[in-house]
Amino acid sequence: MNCTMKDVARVGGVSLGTVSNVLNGIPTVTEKNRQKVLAAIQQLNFSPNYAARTLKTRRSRCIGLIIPDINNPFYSEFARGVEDSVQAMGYNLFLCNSDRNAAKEREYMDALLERMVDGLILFKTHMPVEEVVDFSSRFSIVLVDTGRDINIGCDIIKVDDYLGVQQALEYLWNFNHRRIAMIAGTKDSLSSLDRIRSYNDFFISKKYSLPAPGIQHGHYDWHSGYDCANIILDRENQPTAIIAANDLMAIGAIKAIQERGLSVPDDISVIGYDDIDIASLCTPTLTTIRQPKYKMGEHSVRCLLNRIESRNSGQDIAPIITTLKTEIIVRNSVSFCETNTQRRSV
Amino acid sequence: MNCTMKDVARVGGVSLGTVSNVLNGIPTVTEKNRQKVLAAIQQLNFSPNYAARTLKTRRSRCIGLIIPDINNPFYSEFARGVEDSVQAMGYNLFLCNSDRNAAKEREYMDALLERMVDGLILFKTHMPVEEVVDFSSRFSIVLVDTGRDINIGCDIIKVDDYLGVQQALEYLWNFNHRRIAMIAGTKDSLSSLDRIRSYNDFFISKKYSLPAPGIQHGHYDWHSGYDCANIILDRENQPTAIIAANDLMAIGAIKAIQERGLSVPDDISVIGYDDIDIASLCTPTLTTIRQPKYKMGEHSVRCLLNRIESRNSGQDIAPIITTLKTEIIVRNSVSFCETNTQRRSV
DNA sequence: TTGAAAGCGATACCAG
DNA sequence: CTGGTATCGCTTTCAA
Repeated sequence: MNCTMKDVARVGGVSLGTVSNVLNGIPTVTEKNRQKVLAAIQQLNFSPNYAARTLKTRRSRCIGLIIPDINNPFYSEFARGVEDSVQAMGYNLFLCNSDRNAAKEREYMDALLERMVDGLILFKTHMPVEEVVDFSSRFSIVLVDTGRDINIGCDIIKVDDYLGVQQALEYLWNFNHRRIAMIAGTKDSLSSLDRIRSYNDFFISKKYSLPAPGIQHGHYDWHSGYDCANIILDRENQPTAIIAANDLMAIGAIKAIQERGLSVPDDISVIGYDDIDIASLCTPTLTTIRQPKYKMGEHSVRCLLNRIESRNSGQDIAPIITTLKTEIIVRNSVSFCETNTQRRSV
Repeated sequence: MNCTMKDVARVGGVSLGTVSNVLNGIPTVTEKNRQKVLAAIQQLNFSPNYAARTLKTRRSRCIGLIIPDINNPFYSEFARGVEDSVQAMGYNLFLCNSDRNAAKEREYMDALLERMVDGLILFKTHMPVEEVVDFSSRFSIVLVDTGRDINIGCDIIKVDDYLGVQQALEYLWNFNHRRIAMIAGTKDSLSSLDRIRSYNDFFISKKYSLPAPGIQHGHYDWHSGYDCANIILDRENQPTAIIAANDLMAIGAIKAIQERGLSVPDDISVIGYDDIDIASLCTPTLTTIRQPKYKMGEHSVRCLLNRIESRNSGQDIAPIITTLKTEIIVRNSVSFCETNTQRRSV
């Protein structure tokens, strides 16, 4: 039960060092002694004390995860990917919700430091760059969707938002949509700016003047999607399609459209972003741009453990920036637009 | 930076013991020495090493949370309640996903034990009772929604499922519904059995023979809600209302109903259970029985920390069983039933 | 190959 | 009230 390696050594009739060697798989132990140790461990139901091990080795086999909010389906799926990978590698995970709040982030970072976590996955940091740099000198950090274009020696993982918006617009374009409005994210976020740039570039590349309904900025919750859609729909020149920066806002937009007695997709098409679970449950089911949330989580862990590994063995590998691809998921919230031209078979 | 209390003692010109006393808020330190220590801490940017403290005190100020799946909105909201409370009390949280799998649960329990967590919140354990008892002798455990009626010295937190179903049925009854079908949970779960008992009791208390469409058992995901609804709708004697064991299955049922060209709530009313975020986003918005998920998380932490406290001070308080209340959230998936009798003003 | 002994960084006791 | 010291359980030299 509550016993130590010393007890194991005594019962097994070997020394403490030998027990340690067996536990750590060091091959210099004779088979006879191995067996003695294993038997003693079994008999005493021994399990090692991580605090002691951590104190000595300065490695805890724990990592920290800081995300804005675990109760947001986007982040919970990411977190699931992280946790599964971490677990598979024999690590454990500290969960921290930052609420997009720099002070809370800091507090967690300090706590994780004191707990000697081996590394940290930081999703959407809100701290000033210098501070992140400062922390990153003290433990390995992987930055996910940094929100700003920082390059500070940390590994960075992001999603190709430029591509995602191109995929959405190309799809709508092929369905004959031209007047396409956008409900974007907050202006301070890098991924949001990427998407807006992509939106503008698209129409330029099609040699088409920018659609009148234009861009509205929301806050990623469904209320703001609802509000933005209402502003857009109040304009004279109504869009035939709306593209939203996340699924929740897309669903809010659908609500706004339906409340006006219009139909999605018959009157107005809507396309979302993220592909959270709700997307296949709402009515109509939502055509959307999938972000590889779970895979992103797995990849973050892989990156982080590599970095920890390399840091431990002294050789510092160069920081890696990974950009993951999006994918369009076709469901029922987009249909052929008959307003602009003659109907075309699809 | 990377310095110890010894360094602080040296720089501050005091002894190690004094530094420790300051850090632990022991009031016997003179103000002059306090200041010296504080200044030294500041100057060195010292932060304590939790591994060492844990090793010595056998307390880590960490707790573990084992839930089936963080990516399920029901559990993620619960987890959010847990994490917020834990954080407020100066603890940190290990997140573990059991996937309703006893072997995984065990593995996590062992890991948490080695990490010397001060306690554990275990949501829906799938291990045999004796095993839980065994573990509970080694650290404080709070059991949430145990799934079986076990009484083993642990604190237990559950939701009054009997009440919840009564609330739903009473509401439907007042809207003139009589033929009410139920999509229940799996048969092995206690809360599921409670709900079925409540369903049966209700009709007995109303002196009404049990409705023909009866009960179907699902698996809590929306596909199984869809399948169960189809089985129910294929029967000769169609229900006028369906009550589901969670919101996801309710939404699946709504899909099945709509695919048959029927309307919710005009033709068939549906009522859910849980009140997850999606409930207010789907079409129609879902009338449902709210479980106080976040509050349950907070309460679990309060219970656990009390128990840890009492265990540390030697006095063992009796295990506490808390039953939280449900609440009906009225939205748009239920309407007055005109089939059975004359229309009645509501 | 194995065993003895020196820490890791804190806490807590006891003497002064 | 303070300072010295043993101790928590493990890893890691270093001799033997």
